[in-house]
Amino acid sequence: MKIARLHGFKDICYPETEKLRLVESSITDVFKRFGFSEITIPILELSGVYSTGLGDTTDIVQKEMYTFETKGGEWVSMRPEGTAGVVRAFIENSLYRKSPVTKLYYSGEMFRYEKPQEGRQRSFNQIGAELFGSRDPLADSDIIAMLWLAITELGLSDHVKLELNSIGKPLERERYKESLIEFLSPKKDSLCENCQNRLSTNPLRILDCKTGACREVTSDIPFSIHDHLSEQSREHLDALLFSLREKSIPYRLNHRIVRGLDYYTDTVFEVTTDKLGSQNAVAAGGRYDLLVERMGGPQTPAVGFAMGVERIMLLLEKTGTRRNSPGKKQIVCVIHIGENARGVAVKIADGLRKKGLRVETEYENKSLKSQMRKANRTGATYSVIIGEDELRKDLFSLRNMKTGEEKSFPLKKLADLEGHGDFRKLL
RNA sequence: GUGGGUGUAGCUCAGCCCGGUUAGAGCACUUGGUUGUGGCCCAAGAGGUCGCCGGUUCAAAUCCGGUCAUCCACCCCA
Repeated sequence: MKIARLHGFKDICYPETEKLRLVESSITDVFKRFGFSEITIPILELSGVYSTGLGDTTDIVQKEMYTFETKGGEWVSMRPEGTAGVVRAFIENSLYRKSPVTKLYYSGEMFRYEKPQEGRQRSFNQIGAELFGSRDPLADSDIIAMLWLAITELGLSDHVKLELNSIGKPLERERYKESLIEFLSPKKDSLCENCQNRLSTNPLRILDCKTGACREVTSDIPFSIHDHLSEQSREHLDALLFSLREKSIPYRLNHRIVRGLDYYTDTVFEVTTDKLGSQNAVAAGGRYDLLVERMGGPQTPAVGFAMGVERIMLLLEKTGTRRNSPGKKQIVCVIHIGENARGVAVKIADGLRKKGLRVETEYENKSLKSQMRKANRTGATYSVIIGEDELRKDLFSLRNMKTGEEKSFPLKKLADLEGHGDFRKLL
């Protein structure tokens, strides 16, 4: 039996883990400023959480979930997205009783059984935010502003665009679907094979089709979803757009946007890029006023979104956007020459670490030259050198790796050091 | 689920079409280049079941079949 990682799964090793954490904290830092607090929820839920949450006709539920039966005979699924679980937790912990508005964010791994390709793995990280308890357009506006600020602080605002739309309430959408079918059916033959099927399964998606032929047909449609919106939905959209303009958020209204999940009502939006091949969405979300009730909670309006962490990292890489890493931590190398010095070096390293410094040492009895090379490679700013000479006189040599200056000091001086700044005073 | 590409050293790849000496390069790694000093340079060294299985052949990294993995596109989505 071969021991290997599952198809579509990834290990993340050192420099990337650092970047991942940096991206995460950059994003969640913005969320906190908007008053969102973290919630963690299980990776595994009863399958019903997702089938009633996302809608059991959606692709995600129908063919992309990792679903299996437990020993106890329950059907469970690994989470394919965050919202349904958060809503379940929101209801189950009666968070709606604690304050009229609840603002939550989450971050973690999601699982979907899809064929992997660029920007799409079977397990991937999402950071998302959900705002419960307000149906005011200003809530939509706030959450979009938060998403946009997170994107901006990542340095990506020039590489993505924000598109939004209103898809109204289910009834309005049904009527729109009907008109679409009515309009498109006579022209069925000019649609691509896929869209001919969609005509009966999911006509809204035809608007999203990228093939030229379909685009041509759909561009002739003399009406849009907006013509089918209720007055209430239209006012909601107008107020949202007004607020976004007030905040100078560069949105584009795109009536072709439809989302793959059933739970959206009125506002939907996507942050997309043209730099990641066909996996072009880096973040997406919308309003879902009916979901909480559908999952057994009290009537509660809500808006939220999720960001794809790996896609954001890919985009950062492709666009050469550097996140300014928060001041590289200073490194000290403790170098030893000779068998006797080794033990002393280890003790010194230990002492310095207790003072909060990052310290590297060599375990083996290696040459000074090789230890210096290593110090250089690890990017040490200072080296502490303990050799036979130093040992004899109770000294240590301190070398500034940048300037090459080197001086000796009494060993007990190390005990008085308070952090890295004190090295700088010495040399 | 459907189509196409690619699997050779830790990494990036050359060699394959036109089978034939010990399978290569760059980067990285180790050790040296006078006694205890890094970055540059130089030298040496280590490191490979040529994805796997089978076939053709005197001979296969190279040709053929299968298989697995991976990437890309469709689809779907973050």
